[in-house]
Amino acid sequence: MNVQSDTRRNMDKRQQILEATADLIAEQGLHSCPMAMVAKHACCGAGTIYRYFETKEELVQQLFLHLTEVMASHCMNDYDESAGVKLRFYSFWGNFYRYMLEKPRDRALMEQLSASPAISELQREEALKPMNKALTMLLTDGKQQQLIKNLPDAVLTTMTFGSLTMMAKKLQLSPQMFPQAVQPDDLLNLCWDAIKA
Amino acid sequence: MNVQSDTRRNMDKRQQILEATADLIAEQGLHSCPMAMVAKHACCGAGTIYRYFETKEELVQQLFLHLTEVMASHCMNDYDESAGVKLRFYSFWGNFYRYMLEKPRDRALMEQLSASPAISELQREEALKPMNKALTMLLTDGKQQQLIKNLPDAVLTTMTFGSLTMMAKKLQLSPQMFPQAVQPDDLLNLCWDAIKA
DNA sequence: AGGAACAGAATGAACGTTCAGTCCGATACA
DNA sequence: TGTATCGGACTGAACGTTCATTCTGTTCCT
Repeated sequence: MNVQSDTRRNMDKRQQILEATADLIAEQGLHSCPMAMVAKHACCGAGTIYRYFETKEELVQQLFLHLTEVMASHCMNDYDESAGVKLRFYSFWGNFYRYMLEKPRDRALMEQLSASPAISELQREEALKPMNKALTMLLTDGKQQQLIKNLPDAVLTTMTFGSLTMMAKKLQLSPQMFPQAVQPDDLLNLCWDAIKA
Repeated sequence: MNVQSDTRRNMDKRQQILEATADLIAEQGLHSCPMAMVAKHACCGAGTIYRYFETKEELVQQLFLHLTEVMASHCMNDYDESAGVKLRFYSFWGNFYRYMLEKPRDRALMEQLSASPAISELQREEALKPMNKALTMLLTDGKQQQLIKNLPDAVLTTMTFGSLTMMAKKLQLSPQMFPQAVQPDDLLNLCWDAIKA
């Protein structure tokens, strides 16, 4: 058997372990996710996990990396770098918000991992760099065309990210707070009004 | 000795335990805060904690209640219910944001407890009701005067809360992301532009 | 057969909680 | 006043549990 299919086979089991960990952490948090239960959900023995990850900490870090990659790819779905500033803004953050809404597990997981000391702030920054690259171009264009407030990129991005993340969280955890349906476009308008010049 | 001073004596030690727990959770998270270390920081024996709190879970819940009370009182500092809509908005959220900035421990603590399964979503909602009451009045007035977008209160509040919270977090954890000073008023303007009609 | 992948019992560390004992101020009694 | 007794706040070693990790025997593939 060649190297590639060995890798693939390994990936499958590795992926199962990552998925199991993701489910458990998203549901109850890191501390309610013992390795024995990860093994059970991944349909393998506890020892097998250690063939793919050196420690639980590394498992969690790899999971975080995987998660940010998936998130970034969702955000960039159908993203047209040559489109207008406003359109790009709506596309990127619309993708982001829809992803958070449609994958409650990933949203909860992101929340748990964002507050976990198993992942350093440096790792978090590194993981988000790809996303930030697209955003930087978008914001630079916007400022040049005087469509967007002249504030640091990090401020504009952080505030938008924070508001949409919090909205998705509340919608999932306390839906009764929102008796009327909430239109995603209303939220994007709100974010755009916030940053527009 | 009368009842009141007995209560006070108890409060002091109880308070010490709450403070110690707050420090430890804010620094490293719930799971790095063993009762033995809480006891050490509170200068008491491990058993003593159980004279004031039935379980660790109850200790954490009481801490959360205490924290939300402190936060609410900061937000309502010098708050003039009869002032104009915009002024009230800036006053409330300015208070909130300054509190988050000036008390990094409380901000980190709020983040940890907001992601902890030790506290139910119901408890979280209950704790924030006092704050929401003032905000509801403010937003109702604003909508009547057509100063504020006609969206559900929960949406307007959640988005503002989310963006300011995330900003305070990033400023504390990744200050190098913000080489230039960030003016609180810029952030409040951004939030106001978001929700204004 | 031989070796890699695997499962799950075994191990030891860390934790929340308990409890037998200590300490100390208050009270009763002389 | 001086002494004995009490009660409850307090302590920290000990207990049982849970967990991450390791170890050992088994299975599967070539």
